[in-house]
Amino acid sequence: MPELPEVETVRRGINKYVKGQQINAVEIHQPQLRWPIPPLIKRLLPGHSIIEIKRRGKYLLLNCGVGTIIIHLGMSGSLRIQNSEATLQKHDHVVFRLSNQTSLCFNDPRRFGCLLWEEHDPLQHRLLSKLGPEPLSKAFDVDYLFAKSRKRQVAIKQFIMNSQVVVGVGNIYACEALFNAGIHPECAAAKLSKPRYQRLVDAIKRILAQAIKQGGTTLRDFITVEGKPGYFKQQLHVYGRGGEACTNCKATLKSIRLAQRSTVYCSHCQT
DNA sequence: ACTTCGACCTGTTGGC
DNA sequence: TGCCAACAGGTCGAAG
Repeated sequence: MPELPEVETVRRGINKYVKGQQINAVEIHQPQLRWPIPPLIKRLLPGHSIIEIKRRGKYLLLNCGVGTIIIHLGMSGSLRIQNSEATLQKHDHVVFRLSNQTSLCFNDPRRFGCLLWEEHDPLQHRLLSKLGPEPLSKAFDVDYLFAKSRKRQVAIKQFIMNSQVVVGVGNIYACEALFNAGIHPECAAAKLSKPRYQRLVDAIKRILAQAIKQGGTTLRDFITVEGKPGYFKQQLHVYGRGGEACTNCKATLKSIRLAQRSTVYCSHCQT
């Protein structure tokens, strides 16, 4: 389901419902996600409250005082708030019963997501400790990205999708940012000049910020925390438009596979 | 240290 | 209509 804007939208969405709520019970219906869900949360969490929800990259961090629930939504995960009386849905793997008569449901058909538990600083967790900077932070700038790219022969698209380089840039926004910056997705990271990296950094920041502002509405099966379809078609210039006309020059957009991911670009505008 | 590739899953779509 | 292959928002970890 998510790229960073969608995860941030989920964070804001559930925050208003669960912040300050006490957890009455935890149900684990399917523990086999990307990593097994630690069973100890069933006895540890009841009686504690969700103090606040933060985000690091595409990870959601639910601070419960005694520790932190770390959630990654993978490709198909979602979080949903519903009345505690309402029936569960297929693939509702974990359900948090809250004190205000609602339930927080973690649903993930493909089970590429995960739900972990960290008693200490979640940022020191092995999955989070090596993450690159947040794309919308000051730390993510042209000097950083240019320096990081030297001697890297990988395609620029793979480079910016690497979470150790920068977090939160998924397949869709990588394609869009490269189009926006006029950079060919297969260009080796080390070969790009500093001015071109400036354009790329600007494009990534602009596109992600705009998507967050619009409520993370890029994805086909994105649903809001209220469980409603949240799909409002947003202007994507290249992703999903292979074979169609470039919005800039009218040339036919090319569709290739790069590192097993569908990649669309304009061979005229992106060099 | 960098790069490639397989693996983890279910659901949807499109061709025949 | 059914069947089957291809593909889908991610990313870790093994192997080269």
